[in-house]
Amino acid sequence: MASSSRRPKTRAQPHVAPTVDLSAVIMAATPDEPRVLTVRATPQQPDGLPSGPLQSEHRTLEMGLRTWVAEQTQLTLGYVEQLYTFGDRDRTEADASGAGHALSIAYLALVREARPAGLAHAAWRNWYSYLPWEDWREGRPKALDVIKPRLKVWARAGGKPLRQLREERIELTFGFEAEGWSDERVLERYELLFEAGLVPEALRDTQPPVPSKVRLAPGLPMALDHRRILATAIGRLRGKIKYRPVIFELMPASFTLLELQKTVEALSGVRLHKQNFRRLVEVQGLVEETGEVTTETGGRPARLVRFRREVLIERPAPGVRLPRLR
Amino acid sequence: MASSSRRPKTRAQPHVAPTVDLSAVIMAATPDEPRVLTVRATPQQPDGLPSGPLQSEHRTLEMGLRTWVAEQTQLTLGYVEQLYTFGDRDRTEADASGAGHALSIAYLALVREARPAGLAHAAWRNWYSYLPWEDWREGRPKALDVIKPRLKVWARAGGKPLRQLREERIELTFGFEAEGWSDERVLERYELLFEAGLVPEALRDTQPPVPSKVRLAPGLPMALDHRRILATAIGRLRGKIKYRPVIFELMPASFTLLELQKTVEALSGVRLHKQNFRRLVEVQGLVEETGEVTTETGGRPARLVRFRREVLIERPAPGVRLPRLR
DNA sequence: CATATTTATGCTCGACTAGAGCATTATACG
DNA sequence: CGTATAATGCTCTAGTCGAGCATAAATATG
Repeated sequence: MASSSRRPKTRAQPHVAPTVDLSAVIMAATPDEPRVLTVRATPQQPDGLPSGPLQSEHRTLEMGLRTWVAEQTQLTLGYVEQLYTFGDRDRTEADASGAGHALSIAYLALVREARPAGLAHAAWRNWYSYLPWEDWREGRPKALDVIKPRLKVWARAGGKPLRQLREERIELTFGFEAEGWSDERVLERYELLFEAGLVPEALRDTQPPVPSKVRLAPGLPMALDHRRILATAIGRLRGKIKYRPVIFELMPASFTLLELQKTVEALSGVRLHKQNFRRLVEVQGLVEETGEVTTETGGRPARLVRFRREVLIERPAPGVRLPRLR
Repeated sequence: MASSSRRPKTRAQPHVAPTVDLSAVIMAATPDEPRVLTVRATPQQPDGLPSGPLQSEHRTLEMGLRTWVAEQTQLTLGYVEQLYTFGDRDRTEADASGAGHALSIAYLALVREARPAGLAHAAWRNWYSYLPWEDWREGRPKALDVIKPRLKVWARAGGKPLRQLREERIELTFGFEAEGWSDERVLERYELLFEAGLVPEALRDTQPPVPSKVRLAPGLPMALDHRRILATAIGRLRGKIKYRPVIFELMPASFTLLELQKTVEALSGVRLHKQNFRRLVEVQGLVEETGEVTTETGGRPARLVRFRREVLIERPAPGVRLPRLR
């Protein structure tokens, strides 16, 4: 934006140029595991997301991202969508000094190949190693047994009005009592834990340094604010699979209905009713027969199906709906 | 992002610092008109959105935005949400030169006061003066009579495969044939018109300069890529009112159910079934009685209601659902 | 003042959707 | 051949959604 007269003042004020990074949450999935591609500088450092500075030879932001990812991970991205721009001046240790802003424009990318990312410093990780409370496939995650009492303590720490606000927010995001679990509120949950000081990222710059590890929520930390970005991406993807057939960006060319269901379950973190899931997929016309079957599944052979690209034109909002959890 | 070892190369490459602007789509609404706050440098220039450069004294992006808006429009923003970051190097005339990137981080803000924005250079405008094809409240907008044949011509201009792709995309976004109108695809429609060369913004830098005005779609242009940003904001808001009670950010403290309905219609651009709308609002518990009635509506006096803030805690996804249009 | 007009509001009916579970079929394996 | 494991077909029920009829309570009008 190079215009002028609309802003009479401050044009000439001290203005440290911000640095702009492009970062990518690259996701893949098997029927069992939702994965994210992480990179690590040294074995001691926490995992991070592939990222790199925006450069003037990048024609578009998205192309800059693709360039960086190709260089760092040898991956050619398919589906890419912008997530959010993070840029609070105090978002990292280094920037609290008051230098310029460090912006990070985060993208969500979906890929099919889940091969072990040949490079030594890059690896596919299960989402839930970073956010273990998000996986309800085996029932209520145990991480919540730790989180719940600590959130209660945090809520009680304030005065009455603050306390009630906090309790309502806890109920709204984690649904411990009546509410029930809402699979999409991933970011809200992470931010609540952050504010409550239950993730190490929140304590990095505090004085005195890091209290005992016992007080933290389970789950691996990530570099900078990358765990927040990951939470943003998971929430977005969980929402999106319900009204757009993005799930197929993660599936192989042909698959069984159970594989599709398991993959959806892995992403959304909840279990689904098998027959109803099939009915939904069939009536929506999301898939078509390949004519082949596979016996590798155990019991009765399963038909192999493929995604029907035509639904993109036929239906305004095809996607895989999910049930509520209580 | 100030990390290091994850990106071995290109750290020292030519790297013109990008400029970062914060821009705001500030919306208000009456039961009849959805409005956006625009600013104009000179009477000759097209309308633009309030915006200003990110500065190092801004602690967070959102606070920077609020500061700029307060300065340019005297408004104190309430609800604010980040929309998208625009930043293709060729997004404006000035930047095509290959200087640095001009990023624009766009925000959506909702305000109640729709007073005439005291300042001479700022004004509230009806959304649909910029995007007239988005208003279906009085039936199919006439703008489409112009747009449809021109899009057909554009589709036919390519070879067979390209042509089919274009026709499918037209159908998907505008739903001329079977599909029907989808109120949320505002951005997709604008971008299609842009690609088809039907909006003047698309022709600004072309050689030879601007062909006859007769070839364009109706609707006022805006500065830079601001009409694209507006389209993004409208699409986002139309989606959001369906699952979050953001509509109340635009309503006065108390209102009648018909006023609420009319406002939703103004935003979504479609007409709703009165009795069903009321049923929905009632069963969702979105409002409560104030005890007062108003006779200003014409016929039988209407109850005045107010928003019930409690629903934010009670219901996971309250919002105003809309019907399909065929 | 009676009547038309306008808006608010209550209620019902039918089509469709979603959640749950029973029943049957087709393989592999011992 | 019986059993385990999936895949698949089908039904029942409650709830939601779209549409429209009917009634109530004001104002406008002749």
